[in-house]
Amino acid sequence: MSKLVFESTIRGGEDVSVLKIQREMAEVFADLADLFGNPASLGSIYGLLFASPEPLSMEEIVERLDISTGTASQGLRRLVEMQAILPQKEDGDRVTRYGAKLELRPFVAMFLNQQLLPRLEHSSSRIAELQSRLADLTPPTRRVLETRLERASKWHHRAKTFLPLIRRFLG
Amino acid sequence: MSKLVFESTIRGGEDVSVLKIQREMAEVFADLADLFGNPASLGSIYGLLFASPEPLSMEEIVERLDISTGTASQGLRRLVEMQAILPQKEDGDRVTRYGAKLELRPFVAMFLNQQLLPRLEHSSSRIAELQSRLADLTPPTRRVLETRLERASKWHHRAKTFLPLIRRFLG
DNA sequence: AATTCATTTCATTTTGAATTGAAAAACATC
DNA sequence: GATGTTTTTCAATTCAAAATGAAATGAATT
Repeated sequence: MSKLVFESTIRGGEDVSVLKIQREMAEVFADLADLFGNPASLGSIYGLLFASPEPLSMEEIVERLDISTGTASQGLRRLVEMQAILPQKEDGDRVTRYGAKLELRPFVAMFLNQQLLPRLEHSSSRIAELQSRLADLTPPTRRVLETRLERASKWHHRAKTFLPLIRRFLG
Repeated sequence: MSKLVFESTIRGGEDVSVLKIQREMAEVFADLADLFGNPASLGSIYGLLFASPEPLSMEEIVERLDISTGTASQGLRRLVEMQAILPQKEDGDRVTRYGAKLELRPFVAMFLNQQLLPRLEHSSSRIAELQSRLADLTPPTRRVLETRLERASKWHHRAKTFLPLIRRFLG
């Protein structure tokens, strides 16, 4: 029995159960990434690093997740950009290793600032532009659309004032 | 000049500027739908109805948005399901006509209840399951993963307690 | 400066979600 | 119940986004 534990525990300096957990965390984060409109591979990589006590090299990531070097390279780049992971090159080290930052903030900020806000701004201004064109319309239609566009405009305003709140709460 | 206004105003009982505005509202809502992981066509349809004083038949929707009957049929079904639009069949009427409901709530509720919550629940429980497996691990690794999974678990908890707040604020 | 290994780039391929459209079904009308 | 019309269904297609992997680049080492 202790033999069994031993066998299932050590494998190339790594614990087999840890590898399983890491792969599952990769899946969990892949789902979450997808939920927020990001490629699942981004999530996988982050999840793996999140569940890895030591930082990992790209090669290790590639083999543990069974993804291509291209996907890994681009995914790592984006994660570094969004400050979700930290690249670290020890002095005598040939490779760069990546460690997960453990805060939510990068993700929340990324989602709010890069996805939500710009698109809300955009549709906001399109609606405003449409409102300025209502004057041309015949009265009965005009009145209906005035109230409706006004309503849509208020939604946007509310949503935008709500964003900082989310950031403060989750970030 | 009044001739110009007249010409650009009446066309088959409909105002040409209204059609343009409707098409643009369809685009605006298509973007928003996409943002929340829904097919853009859903948004288009809703946007058109939102900007239409009178309810529209499927046929009218198909031709104004230039989409297929299949897309229209399925999109209408989903919008009715999520209570974003209202089907109405007048007594002497051959076709069903659809009118937009003007509240945000259906969308917010749909997104929160059908997309966010279930997936948060799912990853939550996967993480909980992983936590129960940590006991097998060798101590140093175990301690690290304990704190990290605990952290991920707290994120989920926070996010879940946050949802009702969003609903109340936007819904 | 030549070699080796890590990383990036990017043209191609894969994948999967959304859309199409034709056929079937449902529905209304005579 | 036969006819004409609207709506649904679903196999096939389309298409954009993601993934691949081989070649180019870059960096360290001898």
